[in-house]
Amino acid sequence: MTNRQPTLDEVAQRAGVSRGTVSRVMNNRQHVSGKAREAVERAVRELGYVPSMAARSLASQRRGAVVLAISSDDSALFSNLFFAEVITGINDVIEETDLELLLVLAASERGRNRLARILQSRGADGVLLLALRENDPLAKIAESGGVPVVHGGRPLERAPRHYVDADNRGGARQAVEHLIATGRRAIGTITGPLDMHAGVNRYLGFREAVALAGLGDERVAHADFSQAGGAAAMAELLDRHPDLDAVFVASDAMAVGALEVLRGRGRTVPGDVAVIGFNDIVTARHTSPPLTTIRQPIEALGREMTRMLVRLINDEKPTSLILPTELVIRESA
Amino acid sequence: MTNRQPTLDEVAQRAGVSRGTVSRVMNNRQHVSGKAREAVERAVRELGYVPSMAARSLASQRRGAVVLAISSDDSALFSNLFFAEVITGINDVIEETDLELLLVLAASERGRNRLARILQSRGADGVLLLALRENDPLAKIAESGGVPVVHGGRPLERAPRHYVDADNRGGARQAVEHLIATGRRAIGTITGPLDMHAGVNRYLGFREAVALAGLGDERVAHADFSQAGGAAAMAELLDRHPDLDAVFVASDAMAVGALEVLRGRGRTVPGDVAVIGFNDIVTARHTSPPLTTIRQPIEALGREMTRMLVRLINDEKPTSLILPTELVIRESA
DNA sequence: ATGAAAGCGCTAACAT
DNA sequence: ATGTTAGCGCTTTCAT
Repeated sequence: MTNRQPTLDEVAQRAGVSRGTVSRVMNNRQHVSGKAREAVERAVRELGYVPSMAARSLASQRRGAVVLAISSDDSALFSNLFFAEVITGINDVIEETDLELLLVLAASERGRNRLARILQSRGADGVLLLALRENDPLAKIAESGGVPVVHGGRPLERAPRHYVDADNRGGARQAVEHLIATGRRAIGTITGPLDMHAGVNRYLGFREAVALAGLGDERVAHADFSQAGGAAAMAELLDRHPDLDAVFVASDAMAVGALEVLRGRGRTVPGDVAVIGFNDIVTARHTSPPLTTIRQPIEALGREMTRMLVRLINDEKPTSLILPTELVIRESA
Repeated sequence: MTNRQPTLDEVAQRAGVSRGTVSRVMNNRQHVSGKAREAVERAVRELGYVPSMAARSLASQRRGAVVLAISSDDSALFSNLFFAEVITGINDVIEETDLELLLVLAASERGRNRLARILQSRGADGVLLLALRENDPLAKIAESGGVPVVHGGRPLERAPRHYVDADNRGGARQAVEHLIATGRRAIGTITGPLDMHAGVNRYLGFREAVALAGLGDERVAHADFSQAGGAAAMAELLDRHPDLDAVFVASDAMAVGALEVLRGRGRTVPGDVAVIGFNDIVTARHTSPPLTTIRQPIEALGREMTRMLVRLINDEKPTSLILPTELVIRESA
């Protein structure tokens, strides 16, 4: 059980070659003859040799690991399937590359310090950051680690150097175009917070689409992505624009609130008012009626973030990415 | 930026002591005089010294990390807030102990091999396993790593050596007792699969509670924890026992299906039939009526699993744990 | 209580 | 193409 693992030297001896050669084989280097390579591979197999990560990273000065840092109390991120999906995507790429994935929940001061320490101790070759809010201190900490950083989603102000994001604007446009295509004309929107990138861009997408169709863009209420906020905004919208026949709601959570208000006011959905959300949270399937919404390519987001990070670690120069969204038609629009 | 980190030797020099002493201080060892300790601590602070994990693990033969391995395609685990909560609990303890957390999705053959390699290369000091299904190959792989393993939840057959589980049986009993306390007498149950530990034990809890109250336990239908299964079982139950005035459903997903059938058959909830679920998934808040259910202490589960693992790593002999559940009263019962 | 010295198992630079 | 030689930065005996 606790049989000491064989070392590289033992493999070298068994294969009848030098340690240098074994090392070269283990790292797929060139300058190794076919027979030498074979001999080593056999020895490795026979001995069940697995290189020691610790020794390897000490000697090579790289860790063979990346860290995924999360400001976790952000429940929008953590709930739903978001996290599961993004992790799945990340894992796909991690598996291909033989890196390890370190998970750090860095919501608290303490967690942030941990991240800082890990980076300072060269505990990781790169950092993956998810859906940071405005001025999240994590960004600076990650940046100061001296290793590449890739953001999933982007803060409003300055776009990070390397990010992957969903096409919020395009998704919003897509949603409104669907509304238009199904005959709606008095289209309103409930926006998210306009100090968030997603909030702003979904609003811009709405405006773009109505403008393109020659419709008015005056039916607007602002909220905060929450269900309660969505309900309040829906009430406001209905009061100010009784003619409303469709509403693009910038998050599913808000849409749930909107649906409640609509029902309370005796408006049928989608009969009187069509409703379309954004995110495709699980709940969207279970509202009544089931919510038509815009789905983000979350697994792809994880995958592309990680690919980008791997490229950066290998000193390539990848470019930031925006991933397309998808319209999921259910019954509310 | 890429200023080389100071080494232990530099700290020693600056503090005017030997490397041995610095090492002892860094690891909170005794046999260090007050002044020596202080001098070292000052030097550490001034130099911003952070020990190299790689060197440390190479020299000490331990990794300073534990791995959380997941058979991820199990969506029951990954959806809801389960994952978020259990991770939060794990992270709490990890933070206290200065371990690192490695995440390995080991659903595929490839993922499993990765786990095996990590363990063989002494890449982790312990393994956390979550909610494995029957005969999951992960159990053996983890076991063969030569490091301690802690299970969250337990397989039906042989209980693992070290596990933390929720009190499925007690939770079920609690649910049924609530039904009884609110005046129900013709109580049925929709069980989960009886080849799963949770399935069996929730059923046992039901039987215990009705027996204790002198009620019959004949109103039973079996399903598979899924929404569709729950719907079918509800229909069956209603057909066979029209007198039913309450039902304990062994999972919220099934309860959602049951609620639909009840509505379809014109039975009001909780008027005609009270319904109580198990798990407290997010959706439970949004069914109509909102679902009364049994909540598992998921964050505590993560916390206790990790505590147990840490103890095992330190060669202590912790005992397995069963954590109490909580009744969440909403409107369906 | 502290210092000195010998590795931990690998990679990388330099020879050959 | 392969062998040789230093380390990588720490922990850990063993002395003292």
